[in-house]
Amino acid sequence: MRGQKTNEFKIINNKLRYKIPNNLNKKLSKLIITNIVRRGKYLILEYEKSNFLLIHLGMTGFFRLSKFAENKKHDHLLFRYKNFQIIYNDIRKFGFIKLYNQKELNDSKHLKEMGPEPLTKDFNETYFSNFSKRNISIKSLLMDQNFVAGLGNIYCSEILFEASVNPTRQSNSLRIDEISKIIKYTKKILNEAIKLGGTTIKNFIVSDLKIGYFKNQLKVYGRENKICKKCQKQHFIEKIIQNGRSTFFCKRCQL
DNA sequence: AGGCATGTTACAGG
DNA sequence: ACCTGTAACATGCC
Repeated sequence: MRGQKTNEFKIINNKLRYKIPNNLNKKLSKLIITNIVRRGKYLILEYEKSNFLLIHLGMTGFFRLSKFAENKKHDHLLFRYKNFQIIYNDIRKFGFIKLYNQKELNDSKHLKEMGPEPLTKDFNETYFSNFSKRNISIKSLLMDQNFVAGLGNIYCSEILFEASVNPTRQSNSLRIDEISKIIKYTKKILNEAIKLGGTTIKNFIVSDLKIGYFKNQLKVYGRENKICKKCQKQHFIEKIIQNGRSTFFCKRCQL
């Protein structure tokens, strides 16, 4: 899409978390996409003349490439280019697509307070210690996009398992060596997962697309009542609910 | 068969 | 101001 002009935006179903703006054609169809960037879990398409599409995939949003004009169940928006089309599909409608100019984008509630990217030097021990003095569990802290950008439910369980930190620990009770390990394994797990194309839990969602093979590397997520891969045969993985989200961990390995 | 869980976020209310 | 629970939705699994 980068460097190309979208010939037409066809809104198939505007109902997402927020309505898809109905002036996409008027505002963008003459303009070239100059750049495409990611920030946290957001995708940003940059157009000429200070126009930006801020996109979030929610739980089940995805894009597919199609050579033909086709219309499948849960399709929402079609970007038509000269020789192909890109279609946004979202089963649960938790994703969204918003149109902003530069200032609106930077001031938006979505990006304004967002924490550092986990794979940069900004996510370090000093930063962590200063911002973890809160009365919430370490699992909730890692999930907070304003603390660190981009971590989701699956990776938070995986990170704390590798770091040997109990997900129910209060974030303000962590020792520096524990903080160091959490940071180290955040970077390690993310890098590994990216290499393998991410994690696909329910592949029916993307049945005609490539799935994320990090699923095969998961050490705790989804392994309730199974034998812990670290302490081997001695303890079973437990599942608990924290802030409405499932967490998996080993009581023996994670203190 | 129906209740519950699923990769997220925003907001109401304590 | 901080924290938790819940709703938004469609689908698949016990």
